Amino acid sequence: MSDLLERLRARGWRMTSQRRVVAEVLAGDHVHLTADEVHARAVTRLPEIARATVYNTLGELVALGEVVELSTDGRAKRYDPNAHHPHQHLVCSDCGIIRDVHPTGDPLAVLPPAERFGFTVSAADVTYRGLCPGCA
Amino acid sequence: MSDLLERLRARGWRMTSQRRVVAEVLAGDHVHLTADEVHARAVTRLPEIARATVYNTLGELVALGEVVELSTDGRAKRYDPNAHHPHQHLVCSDCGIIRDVHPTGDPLAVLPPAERFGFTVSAADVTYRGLCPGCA
DNA sequence: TCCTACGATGGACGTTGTCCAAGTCAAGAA
DNA sequence: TTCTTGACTTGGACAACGTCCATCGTAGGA
Repeated sequence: MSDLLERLRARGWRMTSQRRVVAEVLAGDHVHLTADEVHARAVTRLPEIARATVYNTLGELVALGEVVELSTDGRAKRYDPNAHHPHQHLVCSDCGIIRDVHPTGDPLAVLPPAERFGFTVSAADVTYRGLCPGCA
Repeated sequence: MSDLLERLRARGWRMTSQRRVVAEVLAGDHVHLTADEVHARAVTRLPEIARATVYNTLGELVALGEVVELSTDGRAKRYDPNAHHPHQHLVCSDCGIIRDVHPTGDPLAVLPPAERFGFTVSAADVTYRGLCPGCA
């Protein structure tokens, strides 16, 4: 994750302890935390960090393309640091756990021109739903 | 949409003027209203209808499988009455307009067993994103 | 027509997210 | 090293969306 910090510094980001802690909290695979979860974990490392700072930093990371924002359940948005490897998501309908998955083929290829209504289609977000081994 | 009312009556629903108005407001294709939009339209026909009633009724329609709940933008949930014809959604990244679309093939077929992590996968929700003719 | 259980009401409350004025500090300049 | 400055952080108010609950009203069967 330190390569993330270096990319950010290279883009002219002022490096603060708050931003460093948010980036550290987001490290890892299959990480899909809500903003409040990020804040809760950040507070254990930096007790004074404000909720607004976490929201600001997450928003900036999304704008820079370093983190992907998900809304799989209509509740709080979740933040996925695995932004440099295209993938989709598999969600347990019961417990809500999320896994990154990699379908085969191009998801846009199955949408015929007649079904595009003149749109310039550029991306497809897929949420697979089912029951995880623990809930089945 | 009156067939919807009859299906509901057949399931033992008590038919009230409020529920009838909510069902009427949801009639049509490519309809994807938020709960507050449904309430706003319902109020023009039945001025006393309460917001909580609209939320309750929409929740019941979703539980009965008569309406599909969408959260394409992390803001308010939207309600799609076209629940008996499987489809996906195409969203304009700029103005947010939503169209129902029908991709070819089975969306679950492209997720290999090795990418299922032991889940029992039962559905795939696809959101295609792009620019509509008006915004392009 | 009368009963009564189911549904509607509306206002309080909770969660998630945004905004802003004031204070703080990272990092380049001297 | 110290200074300077503008970007960053803070915390609290506010807004949007949704839920809950005690009370009242009424649909539909007896």
